[in-house]
Amino acid sequence: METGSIPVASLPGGFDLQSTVESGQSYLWRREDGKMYETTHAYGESAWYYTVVEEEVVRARQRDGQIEWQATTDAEPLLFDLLRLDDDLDAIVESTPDDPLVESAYEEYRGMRIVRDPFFPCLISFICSAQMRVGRIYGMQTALAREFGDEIEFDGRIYHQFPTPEQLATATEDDLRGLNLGYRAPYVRKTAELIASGAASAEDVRGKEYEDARDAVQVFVGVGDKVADCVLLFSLDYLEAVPLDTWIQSAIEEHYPHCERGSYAKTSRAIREQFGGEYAGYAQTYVFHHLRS
DNA sequence: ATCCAGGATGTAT
DNA sequence: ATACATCATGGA
Repeated sequence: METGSIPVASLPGGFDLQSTVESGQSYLWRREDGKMYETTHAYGESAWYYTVVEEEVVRARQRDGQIEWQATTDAEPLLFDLLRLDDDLDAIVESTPDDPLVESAYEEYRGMRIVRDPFFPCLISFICSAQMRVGRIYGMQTALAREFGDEIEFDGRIYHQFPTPEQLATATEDDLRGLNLGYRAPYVRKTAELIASGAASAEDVRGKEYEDARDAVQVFVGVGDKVADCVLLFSLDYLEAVPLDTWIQSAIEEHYPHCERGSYAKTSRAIREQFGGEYAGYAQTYVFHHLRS
């Protein structure tokens, strides 16, 4: 086993592992002790988390201004990638127009970063997120990995990879309903098939201008405007994407009523501008976490 | 029991 | 383009 540490306290804007992986952006990280959402912030600060990516288990915890990690290979470049440790968080916060809500959210969770999830798992988890509570979305992804993903052994324990598109495409709708995916079951199956067959891929999206990209993600089944924005923001580097979920909608009603324009596309443009444009998704994610906590 | 959760789809207008 | 019913599941 390889180990290492990353001095994150000195990064611009700092870093907060717990907020980053437990704020409902990524459903691909778990706490090693299984106590997600059950303990205080103070305890979660030094808890071990893990994710399974690129056929590898990566563990990480935050202690004394460092990210300590354990993996089978050098995981530092991977962690920089997954946790966006290269983002200049100070500059991003600076670029956001001051308003009381955004400011208090940034203050409370400063150090939280947007994640860069692998595309397919991100896509599937947000297809599953429709009309679901955050806590249950984690459970659905855990069940998918347990039932359809390959096993990996690490440090004497068995972990499960997220299933490949091919593996999920072989699942029947009834299989998936059996995991309590409900009406999302056919969406997940059809989307997995689209990718497994080569009919569509992330490469059809990358490089497109933001709103074109948002349309492009919607070729996948079970993906509308909101889920498309989540995938753009949490996987495909579109930091201007602002997912308009129920929490942000109510924030618009209460705090930014002038941004309500009657349609997703128009309201999206208005709130994106309200949140400073280029990094509006950062403000959105802080506000979401702030309101939900 | 009724309502709601990080909404999307199919159909009718 | 927009309006509406429908879709599973479980926790409050």
